[in-house]
Amino acid sequence: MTKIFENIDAKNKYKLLRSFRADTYNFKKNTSIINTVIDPNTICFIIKGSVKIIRNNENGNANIFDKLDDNELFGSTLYNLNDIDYDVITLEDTELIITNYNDIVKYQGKNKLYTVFIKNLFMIYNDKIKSLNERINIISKKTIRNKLLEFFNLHFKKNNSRNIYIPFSYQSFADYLCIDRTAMSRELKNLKDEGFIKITGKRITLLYK
Amino acid sequence: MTKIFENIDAKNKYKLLRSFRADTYNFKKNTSIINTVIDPNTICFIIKGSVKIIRNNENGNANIFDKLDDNELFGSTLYNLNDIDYDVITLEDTELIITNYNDIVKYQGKNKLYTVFIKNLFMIYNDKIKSLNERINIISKKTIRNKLLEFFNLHFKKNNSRNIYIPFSYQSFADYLCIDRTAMSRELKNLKDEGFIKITGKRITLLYK
DNA sequence: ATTAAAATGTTGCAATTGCAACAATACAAT
DNA sequence: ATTGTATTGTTGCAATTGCAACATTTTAAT
Repeated sequence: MTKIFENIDAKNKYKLLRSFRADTYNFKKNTSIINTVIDPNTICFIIKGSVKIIRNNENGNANIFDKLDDNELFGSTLYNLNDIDYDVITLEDTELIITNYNDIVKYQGKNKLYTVFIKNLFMIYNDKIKSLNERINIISKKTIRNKLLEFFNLHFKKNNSRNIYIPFSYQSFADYLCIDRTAMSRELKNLKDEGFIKITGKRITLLYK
Repeated sequence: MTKIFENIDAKNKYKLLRSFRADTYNFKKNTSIINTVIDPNTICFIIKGSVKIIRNNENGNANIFDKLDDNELFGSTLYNLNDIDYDVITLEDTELIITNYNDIVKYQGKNKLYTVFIKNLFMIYNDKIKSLNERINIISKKTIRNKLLEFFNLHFKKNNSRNIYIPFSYQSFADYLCIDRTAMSRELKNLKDEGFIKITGKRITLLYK
């Protein structure tokens, strides 16, 4: 995945960010910052620390949707934060630089540095669109088994590995696939009993093909 | 929805496109152009004419996924064209200008015109991400009824209208919702019989709330 | 080490769904 | 107007699923 400051050194990073009329914010650990970042034109760069994007699913459970570290960026649109049941919480003391599209695009000191930055930003958008399309391809399958197999196949194609580590919890995984956790659990057991996969905690090993 | 040449007049449009080291292509009506546009870095601007993006669903039916007119743009990533069962077909004699990210981003004549163009491009990406998130929100609902109601509610919020015109066919609509067409038909009938909606051909009228 | 809390696993059951097979209707071409 | 084709509607049925209720295991806290 492209990082926003890829090929940009620290000195230039701050030079760029300063020029965008951006503001610096500091938050303590475990603070909800959704209200600061919800504006649809906002883009937030994580300078120090990390945040998690969580979502309350229909059962009312707060599930981790994503975890973002320093040098990563997020925005309302990228993570659908306008949706009522999302929240953004700092995982540690965190420093953000917050700006918006207009200020980034209007930046006048056009140079190599800026070009690299804009290119990285496009690539991040591209990656996001790709991953959303990917998820749609998975959840568009009609049965739980086919959703799982589509997920496995995609993982295999991308990582060339038969070992899949479930990030976060099985509940979050089920939410990603838009299915009931216990029904997924049942189907994983079926796949295991039929010899297609092996399950060791949060590692699933593909035994087929 | 943002158009790529919004706030850019025709003269400047061509000036911009020429400067991106872009090539012009002409296609006859009803030509498959997927092979010309499939490269993931490609961006295609429709100068004249129109194209449809189609997708062969699991039943083997080719469904219209989207229809794009002149002054619109598309690209492999934006429409997931790498996926094996997509195709792009011209609906009339069509002229395209095809370029790629690198050439757009590296463009050196930085000026107001270019700024507007880049801003429009970002907005289109933003719109795309929004609409993908929207679709995921809809298809993540667990029952056909809830998918339909979520779609209706979103439509109502966005258009402030109780009349919904189904674009393309009911089959395409079912594909968008990732459900079986006949099961959807049954559920629409239920909603009708229970007095929630009225159906007149491809117009659905919301009677609730 | 003990206890509490959170996460994961299991299972019966009713509701929902996909699928197949077919009927009815709308649309297009001559 | 007639014929053929594509789209939409209907329905029975078996398979799948969500849900609830509960058991077991893992993790975290003291």
